Amino acid sequence: MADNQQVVYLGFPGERPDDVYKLLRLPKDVAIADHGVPPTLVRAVTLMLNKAVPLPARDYQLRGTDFQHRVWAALRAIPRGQTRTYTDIARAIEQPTAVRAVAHAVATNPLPLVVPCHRVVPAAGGVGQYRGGSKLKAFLLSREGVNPVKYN
DNA sequence: TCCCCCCGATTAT
DNA sequence: ATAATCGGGGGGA
Repeated sequence: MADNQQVVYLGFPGERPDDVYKLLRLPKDVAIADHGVPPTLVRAVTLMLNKAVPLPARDYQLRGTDFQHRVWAALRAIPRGQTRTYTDIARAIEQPTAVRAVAHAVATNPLPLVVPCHRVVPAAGGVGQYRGGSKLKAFLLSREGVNPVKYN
């Protein structure tokens, strides 16, 4: 069981265990261990964060509802360095009026950067909000070469 | 620009 | 079963 562990969640600085339980819908009787993560996984994640090396599919698992999976799949189709609006994503999953629900699904993405939720921006301009802070979202976008994002 | 109301999925009560 | 929430959007004042 130790040789095939998968990443299920990537948090942001300052996040609390409560947040993790909510986002993953974990039963309260499930314990979270902060140790014992295989070094190979740590290395793979580090490579992704620092060098934009994609995390191998076998190294992570997305947990969520059908709707969330559809939204997240649409996010993963966004090429590095590009952005889409929440409306774009809604259209992509063929539920053009579910913009608000899309935003909610994007907001609950358990694997930021693996699933590039930072590439979804408001149609009105700006970077929009981000679990890790708008500032971080702006940084991630600029790191990908996305042009000077306006206000926010 | 600001305000207000709508939107759909999910969670809370 | 109903209310509240949420990383948005569009129209009107």
